[in-house]
Amino acid sequence: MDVGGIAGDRLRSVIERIERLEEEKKNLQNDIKDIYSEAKGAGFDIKVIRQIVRMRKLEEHKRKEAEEILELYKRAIGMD
Amino acid sequence: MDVGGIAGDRLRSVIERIERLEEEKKNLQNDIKDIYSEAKGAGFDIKVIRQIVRMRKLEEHKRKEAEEILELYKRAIGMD
Amino acid sequence: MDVGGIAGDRLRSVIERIERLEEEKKNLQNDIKDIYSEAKGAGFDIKVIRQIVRMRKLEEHKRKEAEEILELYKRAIGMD
Amino acid sequence: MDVGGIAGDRLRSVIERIERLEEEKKNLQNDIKDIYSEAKGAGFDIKVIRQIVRMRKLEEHKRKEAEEILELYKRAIGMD
DNA sequence: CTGCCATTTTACCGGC
DNA sequence: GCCGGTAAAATGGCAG
Repeated sequence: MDVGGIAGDRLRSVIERIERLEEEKKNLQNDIKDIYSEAKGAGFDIKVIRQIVRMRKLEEHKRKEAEEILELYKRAIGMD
Repeated sequence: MDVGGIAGDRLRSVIERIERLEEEKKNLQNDIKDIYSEAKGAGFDIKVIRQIVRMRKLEEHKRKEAEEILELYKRAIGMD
Repeated sequence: MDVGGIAGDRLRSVIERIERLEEEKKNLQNDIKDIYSEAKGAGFDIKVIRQIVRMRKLEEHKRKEAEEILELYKRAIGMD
Repeated sequence: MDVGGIAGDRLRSVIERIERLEEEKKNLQNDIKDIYSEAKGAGFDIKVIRQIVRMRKLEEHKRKEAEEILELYKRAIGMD
């Protein structure tokens, strides 16, 4: 079906696929929340854990950037 | 091992599980982004699609709220 | 006065205006809290009232979203 | 009117008063947002301003606590 | 590059 | 007096 130049079926498919993925995402979020709760129950300070996770993400990011620059340089001098 | 009263192994486990789930989440986010791009390539207006997705979520949410209120009322008048 | 390229007077004005508004906001928050307390005192279930308020807000929100989508569609088919 | 032991009119009044105040609150929020935008337009770093506002709030809080303790002590030794 | 939108983090409030 | 959940603030990311 095609109303006003809009491919309705395809649009519906797009929306449903998005919703499907968003639901999976939500489930993961809940899983994460559960882990934090569990950690809290075990006496850990959630706020600190969050901070650690953030920091590690940042360092991961920095590491990747450094590697990319290295690659760039290597290519520049024909080392690849 | 236990340093300064902190159960290091357990903490590490917590952090790694969180990071694992967050990565999965990120992948899903990318998948969603891809669908939007694909839709855009097919001539759809992304803004409209986002709006539709948001609205459908809202409807779902509203439905759930309504159910909750009903439950609250039922409990209030001893119907549970 | 201008210290280190910063227009101190203007900055102070900005901050004070924000603080003024935030205080008014806080007062309103307290007023709202008072109404809830009063309602509770009159035998109402605060939880239910909150839920109703939330749901009415949701409805309002949904209505607005629907209007926006309509606008988007109209623009999409050149009706604006 | 009174349905199921619920004083409908009073409930409605409660809800409407709450909604009225929440709308005022929302307006204030928007006003604050506008000031931040204006400040940004004038070249200020919003993030820094937020930090300053937060810090001042904290200090205000600390000042009040100190005063309260002082009052407490004064009362304890019969200075009030 | 600027504004907007999603996500995330922080703060609060009622309940136990 | 904490805890759990809910709302607000803030930060980050993305499209235009």
